Amino acid sequence: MSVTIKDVAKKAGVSIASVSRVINDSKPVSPELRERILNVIEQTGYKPNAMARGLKIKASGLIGLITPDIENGTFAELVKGIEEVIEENSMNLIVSNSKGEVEKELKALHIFKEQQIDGIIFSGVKFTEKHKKYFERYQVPTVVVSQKFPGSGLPSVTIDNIEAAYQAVKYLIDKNHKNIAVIHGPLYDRSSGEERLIGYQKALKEAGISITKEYITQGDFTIKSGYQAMEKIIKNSVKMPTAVFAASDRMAIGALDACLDNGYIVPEDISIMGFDDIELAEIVRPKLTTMSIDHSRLGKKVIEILLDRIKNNNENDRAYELDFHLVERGSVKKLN
Amino acid sequence: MSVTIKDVAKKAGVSIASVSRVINDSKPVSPELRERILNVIEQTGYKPNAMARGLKIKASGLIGLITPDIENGTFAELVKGIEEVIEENSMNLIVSNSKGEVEKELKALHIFKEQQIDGIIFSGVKFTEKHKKYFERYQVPTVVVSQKFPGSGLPSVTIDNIEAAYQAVKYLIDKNHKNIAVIHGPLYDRSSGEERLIGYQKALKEAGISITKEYITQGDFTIKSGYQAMEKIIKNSVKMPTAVFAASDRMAIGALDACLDNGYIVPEDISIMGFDDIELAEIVRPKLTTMSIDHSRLGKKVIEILLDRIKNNNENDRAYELDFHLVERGSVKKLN
DNA sequence: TAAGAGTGGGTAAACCTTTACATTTTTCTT
DNA sequence: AAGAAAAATGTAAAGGTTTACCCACTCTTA
Repeated sequence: MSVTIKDVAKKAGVSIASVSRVINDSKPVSPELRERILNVIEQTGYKPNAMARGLKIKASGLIGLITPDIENGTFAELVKGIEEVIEENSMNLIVSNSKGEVEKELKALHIFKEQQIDGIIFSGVKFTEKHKKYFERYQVPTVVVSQKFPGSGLPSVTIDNIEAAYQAVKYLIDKNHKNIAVIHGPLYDRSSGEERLIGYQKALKEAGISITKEYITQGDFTIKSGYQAMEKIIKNSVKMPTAVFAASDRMAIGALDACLDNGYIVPEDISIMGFDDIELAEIVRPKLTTMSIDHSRLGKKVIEILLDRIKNNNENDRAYELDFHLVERGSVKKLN
Repeated sequence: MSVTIKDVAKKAGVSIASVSRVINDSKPVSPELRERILNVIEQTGYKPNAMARGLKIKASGLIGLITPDIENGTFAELVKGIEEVIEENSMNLIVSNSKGEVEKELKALHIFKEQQIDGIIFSGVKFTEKHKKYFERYQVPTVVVSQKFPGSGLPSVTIDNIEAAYQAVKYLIDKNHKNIAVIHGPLYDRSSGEERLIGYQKALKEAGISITKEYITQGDFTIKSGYQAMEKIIKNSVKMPTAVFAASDRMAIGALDACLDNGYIVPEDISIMGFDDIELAEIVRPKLTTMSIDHSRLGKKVIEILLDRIKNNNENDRAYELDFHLVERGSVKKLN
């Protein structure tokens, strides 16, 4: 059996209140008592029971994170940023991998509620009626990351996806590319997938380049899907594009792979532009030119906003946007 | 304020005991009552408070995972395997990233204790006296993964690192390589890092190849460390090795990178052999020949043993070993 | 038809804390 | 040195569950 506050109190010859006080530094306790108690704690290895504590103070010290893809390379960075802050506040992170399935997401959310999670960091692909109902009903402090869900009333931290994609494609255009394909993500309303496609279209339109249907393909942010999309482009294009903009580095890498496998040399035959700047971007050859996002900073910002909401009850539905920048490596070539 | 079991009971005109019974299916309840209660639950959105429940039944439904490196590519796979099983048992996973720092590990362990974690999956780099004391004192069900800690009394699931490394290097020798360098991991007693180095030495010895000191370098399993180690090999070797065995794919990829940057072509000038078979292994060019470990299965096995221990109180300090196999891709060339 | 078995449902204690409030001890005033 | 104010400590209730135990029925069975 675990040792409880009662055991400590008895052994130290004090009341449980005093023990609680020295544990939490919640009220002054005389030096002698404090020392006596501390000794007993040390000696017995007593650890306060977080469930009992949580039950009483109505806080669990748990933060829940829902992510659609634990292995997408941006996740580790995101968590890093979150963890740093969370740790300073001696809280804990619960991770749930939804794989983009709404049902899994919802299930995780409900378990979170049961576990009395203090706050939620939500990274989903779409926002359904069920989500809406959940957040309205339970009012758990939540902040959305990577994605905005306008109308959800939830604060978010993202980057300006339209602008970032626009700049990426504009960069290709400035390098004299005119036949630019795109591998975009899932197109839910106002999702990052959709927004990045909009940025692509905007850049083309501004440059007076007409849209070529076969140049537009869809993936789901994974390497594999990038590979398949690229193969589709190669197969279906009447005229091979000279550049392709992938809405994620992983898809870009998949596309790169497909090009290589099909005998196209990058960037000589075709230029590839990524998005995210994951660690891998520097490892593949050629190294990936990409739109760089600091996911660790994203995580940090997210958790800061969340904690502000939890601790200071700061209601807030702002959409925070972090900046981004293009990093030139070797996968894009200037045409003349 | 959240709705409690009391509210539900009152609204349904029954006792809280009955509500508890239908929630947990712990005792038969008449169909009429059951339906009435279910309705109220549905209608009010009642969720049982896991802390109160946990306090009473002395179980939190939480599993804690400690990993030294959340972004090492094997982690995501491991978690995948764990999650699947954990979910079926409607438990939850708490993740803590120790970065290989013992202090962080211990801190996480203590927080786990406070949170009344039901079980621990532990992936550390070394096992100190403090670890020992912790596990002896608190007796939290724990299983070690990727690594054995003999003498800890903890069950583990790993692969036979010595044998796997031996086979990897033997493979190189069979390809007529004689000058084989190694990039090994941190050398704590009986760590996977050490064992893989032992396997390397064993293979050389068996083939009657003498050890070349400059060929032996150390990394910490990261890409960067692999890069640096390879640079050291290149700089210090009187005679360039014809092959290098890296004790992790990430280090292998770093080494590959270094070779490329220094004008060596892989595998023409130098062969590289990895270990782990992470997703990346198929992405880099040349694709990595490596010793493949199914980390997802590793995770599954680990959690199964842990749950068996938790639920059936099955004491157990066995060292489980999963198998592995070599996968040939393009980074190793046969010499003649 | 009366006693016993079986079933559905309720009451209240227990799990381990925190904290408002009550009580005791110490310190300060005059 | 007495009395008041301040500080330290203790007592007990509350937080939301689960469950042992008890009670009141309904069915059997002889």
